[in-house]
Amino acid sequence: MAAGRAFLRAAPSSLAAGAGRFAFACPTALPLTAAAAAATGPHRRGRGRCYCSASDAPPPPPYVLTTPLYYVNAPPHMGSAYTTIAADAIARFQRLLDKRVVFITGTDEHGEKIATSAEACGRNPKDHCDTISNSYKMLWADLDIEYDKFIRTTDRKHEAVVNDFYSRVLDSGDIYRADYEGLYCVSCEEYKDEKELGENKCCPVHLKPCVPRKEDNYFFALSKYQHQLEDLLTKNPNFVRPSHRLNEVQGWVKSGLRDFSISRASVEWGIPVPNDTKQTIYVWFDALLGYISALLDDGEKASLQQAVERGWPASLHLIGKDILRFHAVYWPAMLMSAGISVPDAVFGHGFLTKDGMKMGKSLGNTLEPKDLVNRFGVDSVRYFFLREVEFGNDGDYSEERFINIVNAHLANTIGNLLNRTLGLLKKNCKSTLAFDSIAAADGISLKDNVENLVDKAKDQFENLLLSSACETLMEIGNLGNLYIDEQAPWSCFKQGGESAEKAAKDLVIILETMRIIAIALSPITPSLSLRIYTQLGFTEDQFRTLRWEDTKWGGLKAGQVMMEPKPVFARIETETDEKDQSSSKATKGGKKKARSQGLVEA
RNA sequence: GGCGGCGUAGCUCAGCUGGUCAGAGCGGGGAUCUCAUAAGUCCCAGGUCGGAGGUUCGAGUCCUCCCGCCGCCA
Repeated sequence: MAAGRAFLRAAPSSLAAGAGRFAFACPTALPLTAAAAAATGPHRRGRGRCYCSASDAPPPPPYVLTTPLYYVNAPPHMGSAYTTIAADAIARFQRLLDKRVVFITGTDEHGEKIATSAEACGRNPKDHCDTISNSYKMLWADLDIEYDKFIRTTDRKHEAVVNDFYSRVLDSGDIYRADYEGLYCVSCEEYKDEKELGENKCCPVHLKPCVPRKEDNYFFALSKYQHQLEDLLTKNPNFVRPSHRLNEVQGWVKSGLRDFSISRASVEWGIPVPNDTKQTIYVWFDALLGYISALLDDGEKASLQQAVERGWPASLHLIGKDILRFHAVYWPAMLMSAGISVPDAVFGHGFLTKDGMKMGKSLGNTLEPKDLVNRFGVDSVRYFFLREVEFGNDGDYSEERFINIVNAHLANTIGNLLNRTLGLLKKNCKSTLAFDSIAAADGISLKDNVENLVDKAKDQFENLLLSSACETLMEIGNLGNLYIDEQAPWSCFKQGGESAEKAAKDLVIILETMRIIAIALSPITPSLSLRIYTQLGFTEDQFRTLRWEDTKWGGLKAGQVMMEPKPVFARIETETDEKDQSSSKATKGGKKKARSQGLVEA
């Protein structure tokens, strides 16, 4: 039996997004309002709906979205950051649709490897886990991740759920004990097939020799679920996404399934197997259950049944492609055995490379998400990866491309459009809107075009086409720039009279367009969207209660006073840019040589 | 070795069931407005759509073979 903890943790080099044992994420606070980040979790929402029970109709099922529970053998890397950013964007979009969202992330903290590294640091495992787990939470805060639940596999409630689950599967007759002997990779924490090993029986992942090990373990009878799994995949082809990964999964199932080991006799740092405290439960029957135990509220009775009633099944498990097998094969079979609904879908995204190379510590070319945020700002990081990496495929990061894209889209198209318009409004209208946006846009085709594009973006968001959604929203920005150029309000104001009145209307039209972009883009760039909204004269509270339906044309009313025009997104400058500027006339880009600039505050 | 998939402008890629499909974004070159974050707008890429055959009135778009990548499995 191979596959085990190692998988979740493996994900060696390249930014295996989501790698690690499973990777899960942590909480965060909206950078926007640090204060809000409460102990419970980052997601702070504006006032809003109340799903009180009392009344008639039962509340609609929540939209439960998960990232993997990240393995705490190492601090978060770009891969886990990518998974979590994408999940956050999806969660934010669903909230805009007024869905009750439960965005789950967390950390997977058991296993031999954790105990060993803790010992190496002279600390007990729990302290070690606390530190690493917290580093995830810190990063999520930096990345504007607003999760609802952060589950740690060392949480008491989680252990209770794991025990209940184990008992159910045992009652189903799907757990048996057997001897297992084979070559074991300590780093992966799993047995390996000799066939997959390299020279000197080295593990292909860690390149370290595997050692012979024999122990009796408990096994899960995965093989019994072959037909049910085939059925699931056939009847619900959307269970695995993107679609090309479905073929892979179907192949795995059709080629036959082997039972897998769910316990370890030699590992102490873990949840004891019920009725056999000499063994601990191995990752699959531990960490995967975090998706369910996370649903429990703090302080409430911790049981599997209770947790399931809190909103299971999950609507979407977002993971890196490296752990697809465990989520699309093992996990549903386990749930079937326990008599629990399977999730609606599993989405396996691709890996990230840097300058075309796999990333890895050994190569010394890792991308540190925290560094990126410090240098370029959170909106840039979120936007770049969600826009430039077709969701589901592998993607590449290069600093030059990052700067080009972010500058062209967020600074030149979006930021500058707002800034130039507010500048004109200030100079000619005392920063005050003279018309309602609906009246101003009467008979203007731009309004219809914007509405159509917003609908298109919504559709793309719903289908997890995040990159396409970004592209569509940028089209709106392009239309705005084109419109203002064609109307040339700066000239009309100089003419005065009716021309000036028309110009005043045009500014309202552009600003309303900006308002709509801000809302629709908020799942991707929440901080930037807030800055835009604030400049349009709204409060943060107003921003927080926005729904997708607020993208409907007409939000800006006559009399609304705009803030002082100030760039909402600073271009990322490079050394070359500066030389160009100081010398003769500058060209558009110039070769960049990295170097960032301070962020713009709201 | 078996089974996906891929190979389209410098880069990243769209192109569903064959006939404006030769495109977009970024970069690059040129022009232009001047309100703006030296931003905006407009024009420009003559790319044999990996190669060779074939089907068809007509093929990036279907078939065969070859070359080169990548994934899963063995």
